[in-house]
Amino acid sequence: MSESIIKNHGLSITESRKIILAVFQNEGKALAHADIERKTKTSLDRVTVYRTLQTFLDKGIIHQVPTTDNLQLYALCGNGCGKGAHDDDHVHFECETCKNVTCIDEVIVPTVKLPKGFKFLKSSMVVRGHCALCK
Amino acid sequence: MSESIIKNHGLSITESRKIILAVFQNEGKALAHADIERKTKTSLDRVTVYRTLQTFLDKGIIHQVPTTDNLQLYALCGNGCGKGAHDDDHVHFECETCKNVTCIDEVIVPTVKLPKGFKFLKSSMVVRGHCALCK
DNA sequence: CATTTTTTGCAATGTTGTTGCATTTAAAAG
DNA sequence: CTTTTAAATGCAACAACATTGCAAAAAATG
Repeated sequence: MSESIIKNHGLSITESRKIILAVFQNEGKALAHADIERKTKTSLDRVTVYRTLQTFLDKGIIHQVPTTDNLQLYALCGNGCGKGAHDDDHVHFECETCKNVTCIDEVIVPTVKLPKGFKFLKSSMVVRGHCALCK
Repeated sequence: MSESIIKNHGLSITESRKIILAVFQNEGKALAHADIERKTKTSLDRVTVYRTLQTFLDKGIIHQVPTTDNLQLYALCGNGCGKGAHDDDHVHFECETCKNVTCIDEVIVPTVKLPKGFKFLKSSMVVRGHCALCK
């Protein structure tokens, strides 16, 4: 449940946080700040949304999602994410039809062999295509 | 030469375009709008930089470069890019030390097997690590 | 070189993100 | 349960980034 998620990550339970977390849970896809702002306009201030997203990021409740057009998106973390360190080495998927971006937790980003001189540390991957609903 | 690149992509040759193209050629790495603005402050208006980048994108002279922190970066296209369609299926590399982002044309983004229902079309990849100069 | 079309610079405006501070709300202590 | 302390929120001001319309300037065309 959403209260326990907040508490388990060392945060105090507030209305704003419960609302924003609920938005992520209901949507089930990656969201931009603007999406959340739209869905909470009546109840929350813009600034609160910015600060809450930052807090959730810091505590490992959400992670940043890479996109091909470099939008800033966020999605709920699976287990394995915690304070500071994120466990987001899964593939991210962008549907060309519905434009939704989702985490594909089951698929891990493959490593690649780099040319001489480059040292590999970490990689991220975005796949574009059609999702199950938009084929 | 830079004039022929501009012409070959169906654009008229102007001072601004030659200047901005030259910046990309001299730097040899991915650049943000702000980088270009800084290097052309005396000669070009901010707006011209925005518009020229957009034009170059449309015509396939530059492509957007994905980054892990979702900065908006652009880099020269290799051959194979043209109007609309980009041939940017190479890996992009971000050096954690010097922060430069470069195209690794030699390494193609691997395909991955997606869960049932997803249709794969295209993928992009960013690798972070240390470049040859910063090891 | 005169005409037409495109590009540029400037000013105004819009959008997005940040900061300081007073008020409110949640947590901790008694 | 009330008081005290600490944290979070909203508001206003601001700063950075990006877009648009339009007149002037520069390229392309014949």
